[in-house]
Amino acid sequence: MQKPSLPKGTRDFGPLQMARRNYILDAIKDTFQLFGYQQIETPSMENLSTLTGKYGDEGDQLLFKILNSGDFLKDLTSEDLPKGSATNLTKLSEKGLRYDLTVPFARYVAMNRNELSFPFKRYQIQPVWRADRPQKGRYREFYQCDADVVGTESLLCEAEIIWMIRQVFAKLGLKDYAIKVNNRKILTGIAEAIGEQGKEGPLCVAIDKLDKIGWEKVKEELLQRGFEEASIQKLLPLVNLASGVKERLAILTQFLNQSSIGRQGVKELEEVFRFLEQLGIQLDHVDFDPMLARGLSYYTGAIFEVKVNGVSIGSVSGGGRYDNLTGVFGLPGVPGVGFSFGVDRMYDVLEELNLFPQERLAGTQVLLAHFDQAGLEYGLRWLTALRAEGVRAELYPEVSKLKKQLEYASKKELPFVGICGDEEIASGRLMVKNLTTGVQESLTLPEAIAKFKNRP
RNA sequence: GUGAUUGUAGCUCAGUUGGUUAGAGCGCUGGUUUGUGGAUCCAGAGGUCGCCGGUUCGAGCCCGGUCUUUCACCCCA
Repeated sequence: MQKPSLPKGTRDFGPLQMARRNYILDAIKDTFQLFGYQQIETPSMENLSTLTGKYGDEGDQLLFKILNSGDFLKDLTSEDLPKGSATNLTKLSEKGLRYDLTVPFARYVAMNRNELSFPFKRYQIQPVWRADRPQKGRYREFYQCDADVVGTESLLCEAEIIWMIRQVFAKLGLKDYAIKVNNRKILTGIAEAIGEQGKEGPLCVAIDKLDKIGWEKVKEELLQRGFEEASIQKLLPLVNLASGVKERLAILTQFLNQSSIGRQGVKELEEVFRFLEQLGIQLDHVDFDPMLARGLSYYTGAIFEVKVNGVSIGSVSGGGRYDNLTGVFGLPGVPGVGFSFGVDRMYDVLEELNLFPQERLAGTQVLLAHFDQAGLEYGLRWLTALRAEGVRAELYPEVSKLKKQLEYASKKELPFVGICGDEEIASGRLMVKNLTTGVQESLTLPEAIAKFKNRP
């Protein structure tokens, strides 16, 4: 006998969890489709050459690699062994589990360039795997819900992303959240404006901790990272920013007046907000955060990140614009913008905020109970009749005490039990018991159907 | 990858300075004259104390390793 267990960082989803996950996924899917995105799927595993080198050194380490089939050591010589795993990896493993949905999508676009018509809008909801250390809101297997549009530089896409996020959150009843928005060009501009050109990477890593550790500590870290005292002082106007999107844009326009790329970033953001205004989208929940930085390696324009306030979970959604999605796969000049919802984290958030609807699971509406073989056979006729009408019905599959059958229905929180006994066989009716009220009545087939259809 | 932390019945947890047959609540199974569930009562089943090794006359308890849980850092959804 073996004690069952799960690999680190993975989970089972029971019926209740699946119902709740589907509740979230449906809200996301409906929105994606409403906005004209088409669903695709890609394989769980990709060639390792597709995956490596796309996520930086740390990302490569987090890739789950798949050992070659057959004798995976056959290409290894005794001289290879001391060289370590990094050098020998290509001989042992040619495939890996997907790490995100963006790179497989890029591969897909490059491979199907001739069949796709651009701009191409796709969504994709699939699990991804990371060999990370699990902790709160972090799993080794989790789902991403990506929506990307490639082949256009229109900033309408950015505006629509904000719109979609607002729509999904509204559907899920999430009210206290912030969509943080920034533009990579603004970050570049800020680094330029303080005289530390090209160092926006370390700048953001440090500034990002402002809320957590305070300005003094951030200053220390910036000094450590080789920033000039004078440059750091120039940042001060950005530390205690006025709130309000328009106010901040005005400040940044001022701050970046020496940086053409920075001004470009501000201009792009302004256009996104103009679109939103024309679309009649409110700007509450939208925060312009000039220090927001994410995945600097490939974002080139807009950057998004969504956080729900008052919960202990990290960001639940994020994304941005990239100039050249498919360049590494031999298809240059395909710009795009996309974002992703983290369902697993949204689940944790909704659970923490108690926002899941209390509705009964969409399970069986009526259980047909009986006392003996004759009742069971009578139940078979009702089963076909009810199911033909679209009533979710089940027949207790073996002869047993009524008590047991009622307990079964009770535990599954079914609304009705239909009892098939001798009296019912004689009258051709069904004794329908409402399990919530305990009331029961003898009904004909049309009466019963009407009753069951009344309930979800 | 670094540093902590957790593991005892299906679940939530007790278990004294190392000392006989490891406990509770909930849940589960069965019963209370067989056509009626949730409540009460009665009875019962269920544990190689995560796993491997060590110390000891003796280990759930001490030591080492390993796996797992949770958390912080890094990074990220």
